[in-house]
Amino acid sequence: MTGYTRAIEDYLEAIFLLERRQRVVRVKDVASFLGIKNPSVVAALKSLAEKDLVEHESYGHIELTPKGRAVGEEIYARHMMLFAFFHEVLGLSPEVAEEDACRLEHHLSAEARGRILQLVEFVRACPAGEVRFLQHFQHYVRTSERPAGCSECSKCDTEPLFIP
Amino acid sequence: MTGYTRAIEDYLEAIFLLERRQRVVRVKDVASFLGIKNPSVVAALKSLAEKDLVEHESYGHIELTPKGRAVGEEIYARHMMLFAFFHEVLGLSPEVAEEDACRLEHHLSAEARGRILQLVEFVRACPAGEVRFLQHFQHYVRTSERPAGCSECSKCDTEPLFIP
DNA sequence: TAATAAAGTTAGGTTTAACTAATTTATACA
DNA sequence: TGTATAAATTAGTTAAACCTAACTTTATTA
Repeated sequence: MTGYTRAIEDYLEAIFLLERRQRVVRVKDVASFLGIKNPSVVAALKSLAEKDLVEHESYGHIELTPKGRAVGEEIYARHMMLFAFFHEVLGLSPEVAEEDACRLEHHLSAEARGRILQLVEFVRACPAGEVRFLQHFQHYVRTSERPAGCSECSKCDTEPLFIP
Repeated sequence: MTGYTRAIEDYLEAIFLLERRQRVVRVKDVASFLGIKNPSVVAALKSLAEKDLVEHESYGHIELTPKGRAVGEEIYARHMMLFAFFHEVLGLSPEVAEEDACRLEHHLSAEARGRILQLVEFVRACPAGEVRFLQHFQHYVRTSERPAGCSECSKCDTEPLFIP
């Protein structure tokens, strides 16, 4: 939660991404990126400029202020983290992972973001334990069956799952 | 995605929950449950009735239609699943898990919901592999350090993480 | 340089979802 | 039974975000 609406976060993320892909950002770029029409972008830019998030002179190009860039970058970082979670941890296709990241990037608490980030980092770091975990989980996703040798497992009561 | 707006999903979930907690559901119950005012609920009920999701006669009680109940139940099921994920798997406090579940229940794709459900089921089923995983993950959450004996791990290239 | 095309803007409208203030209906009890 | 209170409703407002249609500015190029 940045304190801004979902739409504002989307505009700032879009401009942030466009700024690093091309020298200047124009109204039509933002419109086509977000799949909306030019007049909607123009109206939004007016409101974003009043909030000191972008600079935009009529018929000119669009630039993020430092404040706006910070928000855009933050949303994009959330997006990448969620994409990694959906794709690398849950094993969803890049297309689906992308869409879910796009929608969820606006709605997670700081605590949830922190934990998901740790989960991605932990899985990426790849210690002995969770390579096995991911392999077992993937097997379960594919077959709905637990891996061999599981039924005699007796470790279920070793530790409560809740972390205070 | 049920095809309804976030607000509609929230109304139906609220009425669904209230219906099973008390014999009759009234405007004020929905209003206080959702933290909004009576006139907002009255206006919403009109629109919900037009969509054949609730029945409501003036000054009377509120009932879900079968169609509305199906949606309300579906959203509540998503809520419980997400709560389990945030609380039991990620180890977030019940309060934070509740709030995140509340916001996210509207925004996940069917694919993501399916995978998260499988993850919760898999962790609950508790085969040998991921008890260790959860213990290791909790240790990592607490200390930012991988468990002992991890650095000589050589299993990282056993299998790609992406499931087609 | 003048005409045309592309991009941007303005004006005005729609939908969703909330609100307050004022009014009406239902209920409870003196 | 009549009146006070609680609940529900109506009317009117606001704000966010989008839209189309019409117009203006900028850029291209014949």
